[in-house]
Amino acid sequence: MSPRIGMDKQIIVTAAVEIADAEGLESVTLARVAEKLGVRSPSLYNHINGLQELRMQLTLLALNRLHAAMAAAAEGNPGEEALRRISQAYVNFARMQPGLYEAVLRSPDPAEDRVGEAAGTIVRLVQQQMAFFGLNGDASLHAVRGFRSMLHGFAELERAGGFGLPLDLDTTLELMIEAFCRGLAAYKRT
Amino acid sequence: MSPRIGMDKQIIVTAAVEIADAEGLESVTLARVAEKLGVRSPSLYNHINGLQELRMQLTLLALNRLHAAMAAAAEGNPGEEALRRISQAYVNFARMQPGLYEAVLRSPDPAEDRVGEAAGTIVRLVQQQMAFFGLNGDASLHAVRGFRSMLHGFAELERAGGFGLPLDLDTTLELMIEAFCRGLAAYKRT
DNA sequence: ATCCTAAAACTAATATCATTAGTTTTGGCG
DNA sequence: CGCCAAAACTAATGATATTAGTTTTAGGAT
Repeated sequence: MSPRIGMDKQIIVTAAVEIADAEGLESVTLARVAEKLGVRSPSLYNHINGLQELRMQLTLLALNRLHAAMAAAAEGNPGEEALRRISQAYVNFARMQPGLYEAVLRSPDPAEDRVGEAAGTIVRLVQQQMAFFGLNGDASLHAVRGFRSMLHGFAELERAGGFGLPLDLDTTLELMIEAFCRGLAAYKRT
Repeated sequence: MSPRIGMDKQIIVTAAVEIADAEGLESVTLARVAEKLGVRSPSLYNHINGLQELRMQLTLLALNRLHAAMAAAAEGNPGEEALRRISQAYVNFARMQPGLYEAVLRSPDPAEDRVGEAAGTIVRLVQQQMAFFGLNGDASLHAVRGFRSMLHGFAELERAGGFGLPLDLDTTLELMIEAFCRGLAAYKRT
């Protein structure tokens, strides 16, 4: 029932992640993955339904790992310290796995349920932290959106080489987080 | 000296922008542009040096138009009001020209001089505004980076459908800008 | 032990790209 | 009116994804 074992969807996705992190998400092609695994590209179709599904798997994996990293960082640190650690975890993830991070916002179909669910767990994680700042309901959702915008923008600009000048990036991040936390009071009116 | 006039680099780039905005940056292929212009794709090589150069032109055009929109918004409105208007102009640009906006951070070579120059004009524009908040030198650069991160993250999340829930996006943006302005004081220590 | 079968690999083929080489067309200038 | 260079074209090559159809093989059944 299982000729030539060893190959399955997970192994394919793992190879794709390695290629993405080493060469960029654009370099993740079925041909490249097949080469890395020592098979011909049509063989991959026995385990995964084409490039679209592979890219969807990358997005879901990215969201899950990102959530795990953020959740671990939030553990036992309420309030501003949690936001600092979550931010650090977020940016570290993007730095350590730049190709996988790219996949976060580049799924073949952003409207798919599985993507929304995975993203939702991240939103709720951050939303819980906002409660420590006295934000609830719509206000906390707006705050989460602001927080995500800030972190994603920073991560993406850093990844894409958008910060040209030789000025310490960690300092930029720390100051941005501090400014955001100070400004959080602005959301209370909502 | 000019058989079959009418075609030149600018016309090609314009067609590419229309395709990008209507179908996404990924749909900008030489084949698609040639089809839109009613020629065969090799003909484009008489005017532009391949897909790479076309994509570079898109990035440069995007940066220039973005800068123009931001500069117009800053006109005659110093301080926080300027930041609000600049933010609005930035996000509007990304909304009106989503495909072109995508090109801002997806040049074939982010390290190229022309990209750095175009991005630099935007940085300096925002940096001037930071002076009204009493920020100079490194502090103002960190602040500009934070501002860009915020705006790019918001624009990108909105474009890619990253904001799932049905909660007003303009409100999210307004609150985020207000929070950032309030938090700007945090940069003064630097 | 051998056989059978279904999974998993393969080859072959089609279609879409980018790109290069070489050919043809054409419009303005002498 | 013909020349010629620019700009279009066709043809060809080499990636890529994907489908169809064939071969291989591992492990359970006999």
